[in-house]
Amino acid sequence: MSHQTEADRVLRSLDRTCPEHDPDVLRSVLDRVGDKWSLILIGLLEKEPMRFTELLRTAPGISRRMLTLTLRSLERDGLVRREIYPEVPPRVEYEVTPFGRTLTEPVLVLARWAADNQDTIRANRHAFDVAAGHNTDDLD
Amino acid sequence: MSHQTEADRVLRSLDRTCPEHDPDVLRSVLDRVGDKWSLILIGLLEKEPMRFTELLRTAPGISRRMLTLTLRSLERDGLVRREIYPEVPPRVEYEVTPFGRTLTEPVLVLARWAADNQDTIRANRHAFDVAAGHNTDDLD
DNA sequence: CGGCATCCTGTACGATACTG
DNA sequence: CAGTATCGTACAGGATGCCG
Repeated sequence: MSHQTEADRVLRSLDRTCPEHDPDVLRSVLDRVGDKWSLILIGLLEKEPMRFTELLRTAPGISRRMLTLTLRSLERDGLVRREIYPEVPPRVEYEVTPFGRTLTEPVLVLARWAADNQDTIRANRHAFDVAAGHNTDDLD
Repeated sequence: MSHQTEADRVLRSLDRTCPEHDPDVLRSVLDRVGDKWSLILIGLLEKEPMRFTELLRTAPGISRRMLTLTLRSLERDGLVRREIYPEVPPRVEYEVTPFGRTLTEPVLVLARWAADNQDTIRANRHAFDVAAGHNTDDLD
């Protein structure tokens, strides 16, 4: 019987060699896109290039500071490109790079899951909260 | 010319009705899976049910506190189920629910992207840092 | 063993004022 | 317009101890 467990252990360690099950790889992508604004900005820019202030207005609630920081880090990773037009009122446009666009599909898959299941999650949470909250006054 | 822009504006607002481009929906899924441990735990549990201490050992670097909190919130959302075996040494097992398994595919898509592109990102970062760091002493 | 309560730190993020 | 610099806060998350 414990041989069974032993076999499982081997199988699992093999499985671990598959990159998409490697916790570290998973962490790295989450560190990249798991922050508050990166995916929002990519989502907006994926449709069309936009200027700094335009993004500031379009992204609901972002601060100038976070817009700057997030754009810089996206640019650093090569997901977004910064285009400077040396005009009298300075103009800067941001656009998603081809590499950045490769991120779009995976993100859309996740977003679609979210869209499809947000109701279920809300219901589950409510049920859980009810069950936990008042096992004090619902009997009889 | 500005008519073109006007048309774009309309198209964009239509696009906005598509749930996977709605920033709010995007945020909700990130709030759910964007934290440090949720996807790791689901990844582990998706292979086989595990006990609390087992998870503590298997997930690299998680603290008891975060394991408890993360498992609770996953349970609350119906992604993970908690099974209690009333034995002499208390035993509790966690398993991914069918609903939780629907998350697996989207996550794997993202994980695969991460695995495929981590080298590119590393290279991009390095290039960016070099370019930014020393435009001080590399001319001539 | 499983897990909550407490304390503490790092940091992500926002608000605001200033610059080119 | 497109940022940078500075400050303050809220919260994620780690360490630890106690308890059933």
